[in-house]
Amino acid sequence: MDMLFDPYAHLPKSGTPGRAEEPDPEELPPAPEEEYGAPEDLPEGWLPASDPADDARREAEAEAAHLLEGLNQQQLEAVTHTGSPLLIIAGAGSGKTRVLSHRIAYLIATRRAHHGEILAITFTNKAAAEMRERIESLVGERAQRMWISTFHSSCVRILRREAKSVGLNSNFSIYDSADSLRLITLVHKGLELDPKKVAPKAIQHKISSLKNELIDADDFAARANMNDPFEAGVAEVYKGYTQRLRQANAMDFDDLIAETVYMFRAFPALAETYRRRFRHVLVDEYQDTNHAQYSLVREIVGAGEDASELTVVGDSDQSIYAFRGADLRNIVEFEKDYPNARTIKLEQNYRSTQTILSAANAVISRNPNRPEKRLWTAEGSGEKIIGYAAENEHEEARFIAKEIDRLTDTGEFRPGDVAVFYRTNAQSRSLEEILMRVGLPYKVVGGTRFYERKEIKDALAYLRVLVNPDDDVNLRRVLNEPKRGIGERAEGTIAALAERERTSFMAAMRRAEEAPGIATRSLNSVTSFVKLLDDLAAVAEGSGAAEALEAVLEQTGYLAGLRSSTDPQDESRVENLAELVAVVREYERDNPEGSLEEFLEQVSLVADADQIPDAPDGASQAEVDAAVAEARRQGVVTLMTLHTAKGLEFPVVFLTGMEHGVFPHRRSATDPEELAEERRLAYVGLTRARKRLYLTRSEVRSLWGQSEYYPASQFIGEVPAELIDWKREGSKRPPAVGTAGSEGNGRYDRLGGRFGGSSWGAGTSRNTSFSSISPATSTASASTRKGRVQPQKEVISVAVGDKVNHTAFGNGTVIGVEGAGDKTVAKVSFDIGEKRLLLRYAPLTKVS
DNA sequence: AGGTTTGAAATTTTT
DNA sequence: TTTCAAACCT
Repeated sequence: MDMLFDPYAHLPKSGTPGRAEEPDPEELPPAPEEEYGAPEDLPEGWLPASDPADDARREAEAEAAHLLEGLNQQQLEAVTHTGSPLLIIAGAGSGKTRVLSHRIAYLIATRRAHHGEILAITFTNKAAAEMRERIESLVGERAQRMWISTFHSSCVRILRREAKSVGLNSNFSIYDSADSLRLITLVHKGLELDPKKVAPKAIQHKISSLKNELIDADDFAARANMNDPFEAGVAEVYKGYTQRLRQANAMDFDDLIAETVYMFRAFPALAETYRRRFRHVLVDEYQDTNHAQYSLVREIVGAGEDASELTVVGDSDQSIYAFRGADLRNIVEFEKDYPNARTIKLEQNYRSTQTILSAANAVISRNPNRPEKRLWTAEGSGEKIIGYAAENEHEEARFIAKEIDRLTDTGEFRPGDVAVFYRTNAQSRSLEEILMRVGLPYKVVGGTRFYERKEIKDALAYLRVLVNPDDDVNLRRVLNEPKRGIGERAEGTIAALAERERTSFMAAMRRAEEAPGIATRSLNSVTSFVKLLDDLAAVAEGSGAAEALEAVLEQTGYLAGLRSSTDPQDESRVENLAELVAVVREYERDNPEGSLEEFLEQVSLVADADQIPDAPDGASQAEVDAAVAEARRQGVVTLMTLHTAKGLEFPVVFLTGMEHGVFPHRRSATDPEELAEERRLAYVGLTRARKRLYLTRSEVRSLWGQSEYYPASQFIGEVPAELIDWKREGSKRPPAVGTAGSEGNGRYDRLGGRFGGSSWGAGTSRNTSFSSISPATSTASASTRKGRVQPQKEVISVAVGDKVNHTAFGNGTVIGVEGAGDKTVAKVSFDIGEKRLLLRYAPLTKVS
């Protein structure tokens, strides 16, 4: 077993370390007073019988009974079941979250579990937060102290906690997939592999799947087919990558799970400790678990007499993440894995009309090897589904806009009740163009995320290096950012030195003069860079996270570089960095004891909109949620991909681009497994609708500058014809199966394409999500926006003609002022030329 | 070292 | 069409 940090190297090969074998009860994870609350907090019912205790018991029973009110028969059974593993098959809209949170509350209310004995695992931070909120409304503030978290944060918590006893370094960095790709590319280059045959991206994907399968680098090297250049390449890169991660004291997302499993397997006593701690384990979205996560659950729950009680909830029909390792077998074979398991199906739907459910049932029933399940509702059949086959994507969008108008004119629906789904992000464009033209307020959810922006990643990279100087990836990321004269060549000589001396890159930089072939000029740059980092580290040591960040931005010249740039994108970069500073300040305000390390951990694990004041560009699950809530409040139409729609619901839903080759996607159309997943995606889309459902397609669509004919999606044909009312049928009856380009002449000249365009090209850069709200709402949101982003320094007021001093550009004269408040931009003439400066951020002082 | 041009590739997404 | 990185030029 090749563990990342080889934490057991110092131990004798046989046996487990004493620490883990005989865990000090005082150190049982987690510390009792922290998690269980002080003894006097215990409910009175714990005390031996006495009059008040009887009262308390009666009260508890009443409370428990209260938790069962309003549940249907299956829900009731799912909440109260006890004594064996439980699988809850929860169809779309069947009240899954309700059942899960009531089950947990019921466990506590009936005294079968103390709140500290429960571990609830979800996939997203959003789901965890939602669950915690629901439980809090049922059991009160105790919910705040419970372990309700994602797989990843549970694992980080465990790893950091056990780090010492297991020989790990507890300040490890967490690499996101961009970081990991960087490192893989680095290793890849060092190995001189043909990038045509073995692309770093493909390798990354493969390594990720391997880790999800708990196959480490050595395992894979032993089993890989070395005659296959790809497999051989992967095997080599995997080894190098693992080594480099260890050197950098870093873990990628997949490691967090896998290493926890390895740790539990290496130290059964440790697993035992957690098993005794968590008597009840509940896992949400079980159909999305991969093998590593499955194994983790097995380790924590255990088997036999002392096994914890396991509850898993899921719906195999809503599994749409096989492409990132989800293994349907985990849920399908649950009863095999846990022979005495009980299975409860929740089939009553509380969301949609029967028409919508019948359509969804009909489509999903085409999937082979599917456990039978049929959603039904006690409500009526509702309106028919409306179908529309447009000539091209612009006509499709126009139809949608017209329908939204019609629905909202009658007052029956508001724009905020409407959602438009599509298969790929690229499809949002034509929709946006039309919505903008007709003046319907809308909001796009998804796209580039705040924490994936270059400038944000750069700033965070600096901070990570200050915390963990061995973090080679982040160090090399900012090595020459902004340009400081350490180019590829110099980097190479230092990397070689580090390699030779088996030290970190940072250590090698400190003795750069020993690097063979390094240019004097580069050496000077390196020396001053090291000095810079040392100075910054001193700042970080002695002050809070926000101060450290500001020091980084100023002293590295990063901000100065952006400010002096002529690229209009750099202007919004400065603003994004200002947002980041605001995020850190908010973090400090909410966590007065929080360190820079803790902030960084939160950021890498929780790309959470709650942290981002008015996320300019939301997209993580939490951001999605925030964006959706905002959209509803503002009453704007929501646009998103089918994937992000999972877990949400809307009164009116448009499923667009129902074309073969688009949806199902052409890359998934041939493989039966992938087609089945596309069909589940369709099922997810259909079941988001509460009252009205539209299926639209376009006969001709231009993608990547070329127009092509697309036949109808087979999924349309799978909906019983009598459920659909076609407002416009295609030139042909939609065939059940077809091939893109199989009829018509295939190519058309570009049609239309001269809509809008204006708002896209120049200026606004690519704040695709939030800021692509149509003008009307974006103004509104700009006004709601302020108040959260507080300028730190007071925004100095300047007027044309004022003399000012800038730390980097020296003295200058104000020659223009634009904007207002914290968006004020001053045009200043310096010796070196004219600059536009954001007053809120520029290091400007007035000179009299 | 660093800027510019050219060419190939381009689901879906969380942590 | 857009994006991104490698090759190319100064």
